[in-house]
Amino acid sequence: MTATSAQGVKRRGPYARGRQSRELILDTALEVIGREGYTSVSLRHIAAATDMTQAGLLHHFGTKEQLFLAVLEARDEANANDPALSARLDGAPRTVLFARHSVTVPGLVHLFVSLQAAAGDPNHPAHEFFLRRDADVRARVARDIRERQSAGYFDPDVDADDAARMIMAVSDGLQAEWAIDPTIDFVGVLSRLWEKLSGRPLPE
Amino acid sequence: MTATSAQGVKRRGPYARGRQSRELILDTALEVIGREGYTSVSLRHIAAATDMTQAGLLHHFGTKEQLFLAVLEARDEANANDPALSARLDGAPRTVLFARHSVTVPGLVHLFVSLQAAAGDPNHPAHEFFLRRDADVRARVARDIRERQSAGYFDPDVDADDAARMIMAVSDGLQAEWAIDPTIDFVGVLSRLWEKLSGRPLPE
DNA sequence: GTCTATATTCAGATAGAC
DNA sequence: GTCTATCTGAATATAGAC
Repeated sequence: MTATSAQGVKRRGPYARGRQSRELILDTALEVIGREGYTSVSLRHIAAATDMTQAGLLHHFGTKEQLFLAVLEARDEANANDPALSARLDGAPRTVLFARHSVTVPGLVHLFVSLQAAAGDPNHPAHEFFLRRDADVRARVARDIRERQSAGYFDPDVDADDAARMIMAVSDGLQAEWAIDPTIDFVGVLSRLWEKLSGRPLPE
Repeated sequence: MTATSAQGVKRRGPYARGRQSRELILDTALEVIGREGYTSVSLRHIAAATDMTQAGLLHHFGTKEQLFLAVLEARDEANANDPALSARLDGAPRTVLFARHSVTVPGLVHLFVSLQAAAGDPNHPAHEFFLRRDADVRARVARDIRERQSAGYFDPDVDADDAARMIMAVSDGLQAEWAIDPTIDFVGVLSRLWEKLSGRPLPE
């Protein structure tokens, strides 16, 4: 049976297969990174794990770097639509939920940290991505803080933009450290910073 | 005239020249990284900038990764002995002084972030280095906080180890973000976190 | 301690058949 | 859309002369 869209338009031919391959490649790439580490991964390794060839991969993503970036983008998109990661004003913030989730996906933190480091080069395709992403995330965290301030769940005297910066920086830094030493309590430290800034205990 | 040690033992022959070369290589490597970015730097580029050959570089450092690591180690050592970076209990903490200094050295933050990301691979030579370094830095920051708590310059109710973790994480995260977007106020955010945790304003 | 020259390895990318 | 086959390039590392 072939997949059809909600409008009943047939989705086979080129597209059905292409999308399926793309997703398989992205998932496999992440898995291989988790197994071998970011730097030692080559297109050939990923190709082998997907039962495809290196040329086949590049057909979909153009370059290796764009492939890796696509993995991160796909993750962001999936997380944005994941109801398990949506936060309530009186509960743990999204950042904490997100952290709790990240550490369960092998390779994800490694990939994030490595791409973020590589993005320091203005010519790297991830450069623009991180510039935009950081601005987006920061704005969302700041907005969340303001909503909590209005609702009485966050110290109203704290500068929301400043606090958002700190939360983000701690999250980024802890990921780099956690990738080296997974015994670090990534989620715990992040939660305690949030409590310190908000002046309120977090539930759970 | 040849250099002699304090004991009058002659320091020429192999050593004088070797040390000089090592230092030149380390300085130049950092400079080239600042100019070209970490990933695009090869031994040949550094060799060209030092008026040596790639084989000459490897004679001193064995591998490229060990060379890069040596740059960081040399920096740490130089900073440890730099009186301009020694903090007073009633002044800005070492972490802030260090941050203020780091952003003035082109390439240093790039190198740090890149090596830290690569250290996520347990086989990378920087892996052990960062494990040890993080423990050392954390212990030192925690000790500094305790001293300030005793002297009345830091909220005595704050857990010093926990606060040290947060300071370090913010510093690491901000460096990664600053490498991508140097308009970020690295020093400012770090200082404000310190003020928030200590419950006291920082001078200057 | 430094060089020249070379070995080795391996990567990403491309052309064209199926 | 995927494969086979190949190109091209670059990098690290090594051997051995000076």
